[in-house]
Amino acid sequence: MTDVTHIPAAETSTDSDSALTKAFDPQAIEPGWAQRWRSEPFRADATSGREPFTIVIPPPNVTGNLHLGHALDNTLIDTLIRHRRMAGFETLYLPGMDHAGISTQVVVERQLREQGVSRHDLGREKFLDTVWEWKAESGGIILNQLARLGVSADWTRERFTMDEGLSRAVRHQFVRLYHDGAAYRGERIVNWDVAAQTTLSELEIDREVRRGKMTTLAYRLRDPQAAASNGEMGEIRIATVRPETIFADQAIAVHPTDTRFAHLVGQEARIPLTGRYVPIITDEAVEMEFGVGALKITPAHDPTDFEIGERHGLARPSVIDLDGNLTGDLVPAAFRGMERFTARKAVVKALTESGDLIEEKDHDTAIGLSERTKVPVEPIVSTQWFVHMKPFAQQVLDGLEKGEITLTPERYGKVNSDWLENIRDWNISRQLWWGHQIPAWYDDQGTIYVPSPENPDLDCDQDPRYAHLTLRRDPDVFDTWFSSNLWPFSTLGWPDVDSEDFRRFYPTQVLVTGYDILFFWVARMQMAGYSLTGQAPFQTVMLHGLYLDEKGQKMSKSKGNGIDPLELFDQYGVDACRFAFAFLSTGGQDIRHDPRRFEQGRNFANKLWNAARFARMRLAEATPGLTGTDDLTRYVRAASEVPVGPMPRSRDILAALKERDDLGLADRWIISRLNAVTAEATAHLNDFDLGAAIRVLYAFTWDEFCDWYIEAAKPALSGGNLGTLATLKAVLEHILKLLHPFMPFVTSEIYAALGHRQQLAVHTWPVQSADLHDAHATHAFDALRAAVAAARSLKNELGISPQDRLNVLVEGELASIVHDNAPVVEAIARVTLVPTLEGRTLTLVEQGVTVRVLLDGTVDIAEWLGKQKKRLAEFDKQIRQAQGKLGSEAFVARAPAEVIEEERRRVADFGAQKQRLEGVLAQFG
RNA sequence: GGGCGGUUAGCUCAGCGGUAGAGCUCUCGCCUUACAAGCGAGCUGUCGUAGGUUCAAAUCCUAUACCGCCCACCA
Repeated sequence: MTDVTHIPAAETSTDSDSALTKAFDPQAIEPGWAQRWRSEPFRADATSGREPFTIVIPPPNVTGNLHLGHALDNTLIDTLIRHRRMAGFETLYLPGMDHAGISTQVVVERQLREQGVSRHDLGREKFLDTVWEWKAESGGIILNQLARLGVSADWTRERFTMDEGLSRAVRHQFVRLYHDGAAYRGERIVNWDVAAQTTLSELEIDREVRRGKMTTLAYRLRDPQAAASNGEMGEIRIATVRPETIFADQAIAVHPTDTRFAHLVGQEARIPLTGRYVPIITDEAVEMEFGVGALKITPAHDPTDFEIGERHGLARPSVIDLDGNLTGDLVPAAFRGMERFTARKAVVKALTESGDLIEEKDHDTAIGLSERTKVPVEPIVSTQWFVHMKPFAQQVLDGLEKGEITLTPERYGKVNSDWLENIRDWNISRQLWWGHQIPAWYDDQGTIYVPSPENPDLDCDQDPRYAHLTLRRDPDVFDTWFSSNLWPFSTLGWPDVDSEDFRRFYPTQVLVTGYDILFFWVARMQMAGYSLTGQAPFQTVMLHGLYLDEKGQKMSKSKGNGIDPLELFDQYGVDACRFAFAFLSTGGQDIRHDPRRFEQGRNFANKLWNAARFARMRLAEATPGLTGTDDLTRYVRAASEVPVGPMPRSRDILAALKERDDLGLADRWIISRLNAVTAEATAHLNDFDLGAAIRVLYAFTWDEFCDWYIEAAKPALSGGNLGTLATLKAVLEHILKLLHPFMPFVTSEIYAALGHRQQLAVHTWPVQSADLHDAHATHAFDALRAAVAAARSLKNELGISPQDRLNVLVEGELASIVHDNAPVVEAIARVTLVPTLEGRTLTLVEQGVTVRVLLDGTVDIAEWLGKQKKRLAEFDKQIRQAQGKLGSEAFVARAPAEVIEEERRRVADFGAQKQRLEGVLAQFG
């Protein structure tokens, strides 16, 4: 099953007969592999019969450059995909891009402006041609940058939200929503981006608290006999932060139970600076405690006022135009045409002069900014297309309830459902040109025509049924997210539900993205998925945190604190970066940039590279006359007694090795450890915990394989032990497989350099096997390690140069193991094991072994003695603690048996060590 | 106003019910023939604070402080 025949074989990027360079140079090997994975992509085979595993890319903006968020997304996706591919799934990593309505239009308009041209000069059609030209030339850089990351995407399935199929999907969606009554056109208060000249959805607005002024104004009553409760005769006071909008006021509102104003309700008051009177009304929405307890109602310029206005049947005249200037007959001539913020100051000045301004004080107010243009959003009343989301949200909520979609980390499940529960209608029309033009037509009477469900692809102005009418198409386009919410299935062929890809690869398995677009994208895909395809679009949502700068701040263009992943690639190599991303992504926590993690990754790649270099040298030495890679492979297969066949599995190789009689303790130990680590890493990968997986693999590879196994294997290798040589190679290759999803470049390169023709990416993921567990080897090698560490420590204590030999006596319960492996211990500790030592000794007591060296005159015994006495006290403490627990009836009665057993073992272990240490100290009286 | 996350070694972070860990930093010694992007030996923590649950708490619960984030129609 790993013989993935649909992946074309190609020459590896390295001539495997050439020596590996001493230091790993990522730049030398990465471009070759990246190029190969781009030009010979990992094509998903819809007919393979293997279980599918699909992840669609969060489509980056076509205008975009790779930033750390993308790098993180795609590293995690590719790691999962590479693992699942090796594990035998039919994997599909579907790449593509989003047309990104506003962003793209803004980019192209800016370029045109440099040439002194506006989009209106060109007209819609020509402008769109220009955008497509721009896309052909400059768009999609990001996909090449992504390829550099080494992603194993299926580039033959690349999609774009405005390509033909996806555009068709968008149209079908709209037609269906319209005829189901979910999509409707209505006059509502919407968010207007004055700079971009388009409406925005709630989500496209960032709230920012800004220091502003709250002004208290006096509105004169028509009936001068009436009085406000505060004693002011003939007026009612209101508070506002937008005095420039008073000209559009339609009422003054107080709370129905507010006794202070009860006698004024029903009266009329005059808007300052005008001669216009508005009624005083009551509404539940008024907060009695806030401000002065009364507010002006301006339905056209405030969402709350709009709702109050609807309840009371108020008119909603506007005094602000689409450019944000004061306009209309209601505005006194002096302010007409003024920009809204300039007008605010002018109005305040006029109110002060007229004596209607009672008070002006500082007030923090949350204002809405367009997330694109950063300009304060203007609420305006406008006729737009909306989608009634509630029923769709309910479908998702039911699905979440049933566990059809799992979020990881789990806590986002609640965030997800809370948002869905409070969902509001979605304004889907945008006053842009770049995007999917809304397939709705209007006749002269304003009647709406939308293509029929039977034939959604037929434009209404081409529909014979309407031939007698003059139809005009809606000029607006859809919100970009109205197409990206279809992404998991529009990319797979929907609305053709019979298409092979859709049937085979939908629903997808995992969605990987940052939690910051949970509402924008994830929740909307859920709703679209359930409503249009009848099922959840993905099983698992894996959310990662935000990538922050070194100070822990969000990266943003305005702050200029962005970090360019491409520079990180140059500086550390892509593998190192991927290592860092995986290492840093734990539990959906935000990630603070830390160059040290990238250095760690670079060092690790180098470490692996050099371990491989060592193995390769030893393999070459052991097989004189070996020239070609085939010879090498054949040799090692023979050495490990595995029948030559297509791609032997790691487990089989290790199992065969284990049967050999020429393995040493270290060989048996590393095989057992490798087996355990394989199980751990695999479990973490299956749980989507990539951080945990890479940590386990890093620690094992560096600390156990490189620092202990390779060192311990050296004597046997020098002695020509073929079992050890085969173990070295098998374990290394096994490690390469485990690390491949995380660091595909260096592992592929090494694997090729070891003589393999078939690239590593298509090999089988190693599985753990109970047969490979060797408790005895683990126990024994631990004793050996303790002895070596103690011997080294003593040499250090004596100030003996590491190269110089030293006579060492090993005693203790496990001393025989050390003696049985004397050559190994002597080699890696650089000591000579002796049966006896005459005279006083410097000694270290460890678990299972006591290590002694002869004391010479140069050592400060007092210091050493002090340390040993501390240790003795520590042993005592440990023994006392353990005995204390064992002496407690509650503990013995309630703790699990293995915990009790562990405490017994501790008493015995520390007891033995204490006894040995006391013996040692006895020689000093 | 509601919700969520964080607080663990000098720094950045894992661990999240059974003897406190990593990388970097720091100290000492090493160019030991895979690797100085390295090797060996060390030093470093009342796991924010206060209660509670438990045989056992960094880990669970309840408060609380401080940082950060998200949501929200107090003009």
